Amino acid sequence: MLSNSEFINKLRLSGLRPTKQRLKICEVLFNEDKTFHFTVNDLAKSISKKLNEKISLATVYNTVHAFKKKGYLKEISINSDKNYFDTNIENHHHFFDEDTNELIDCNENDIETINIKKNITGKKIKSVEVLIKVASDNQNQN
Amino acid sequence: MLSNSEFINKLRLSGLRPTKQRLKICEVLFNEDKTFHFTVNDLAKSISKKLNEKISLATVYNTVHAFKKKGYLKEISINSDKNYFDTNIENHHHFFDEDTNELIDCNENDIETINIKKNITGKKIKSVEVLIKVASDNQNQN
DNA sequence: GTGTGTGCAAAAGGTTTGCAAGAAA
DNA sequence: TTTCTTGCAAACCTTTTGCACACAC
Repeated sequence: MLSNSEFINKLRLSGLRPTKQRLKICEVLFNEDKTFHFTVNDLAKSISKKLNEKISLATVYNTVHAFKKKGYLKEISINSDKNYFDTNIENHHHFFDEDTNELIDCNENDIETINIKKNITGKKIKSVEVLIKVASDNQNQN
Repeated sequence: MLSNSEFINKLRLSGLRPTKQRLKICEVLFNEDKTFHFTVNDLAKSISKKLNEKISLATVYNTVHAFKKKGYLKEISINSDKNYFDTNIENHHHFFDEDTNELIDCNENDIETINIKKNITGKKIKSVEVLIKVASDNQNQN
């Protein structure tokens, strides 16, 4: 459980002004026991539900992008129209359950080191992300 | 170079009526030497350019989704607002160049077999996709 | 005070939908 | 003639933008 003043420091240190809205968002994002995935819309709803307070969608977008830029959030890609963010910023991978559309974390240790033999001239590898799609056995593929 | 009648057969076999529009789309998608990536919008433009003929965007969407369902196309996930499709339906991975937004194929052989130690009860692994993000060396991460 | 951040509404994509007309079976 | 497909426009959703006002420093 982090206190407000810790969030204030963190924001200041990264050059973000600790506004009321940003602190609320910190509270919702970074005061959970477990890391989690969300869309910006989810987050906005979650704020108005948990804190009984409304923050403009545009501000939530701004903040989420600012936090991502500072490395406090990760963006996740799945085959979907929706854009997910992850409060888990450790290197890790994902299972995607096609039956339920659920995204499940997968520790780096659950996957053997990935050895990439090819590389792109003049380019450096920034990240390696694995997405493992699963579905129940009897599911047909169509 | 596939002939029209081959496309007609293929479509019929999968239960899709071989309409004029679908055949045009087949021509653009499956008559190239190399496989490639595209967005639905790209494809629509490409059709009107190459074949000098316009197919309604809604129809292109319909067709692309139908082809994907039948396994003739793959959908690719990258951290982006755009939805890419791939005419390469083999198991393979991707490099994503963050400088140019270019998506580059990576053969399965370029990556050592990925061994997943964890699994989800009652679920079967349908696919394992690796996305390797690259950027030029001197690129700053923000 | 100055500059940054917020909120609203409008705009901008990309994608889907409903429905009438057209084509394939 | 029955069913599937197409095309158009409208609807939808998510995300971005412009701008006036408010807040942090």
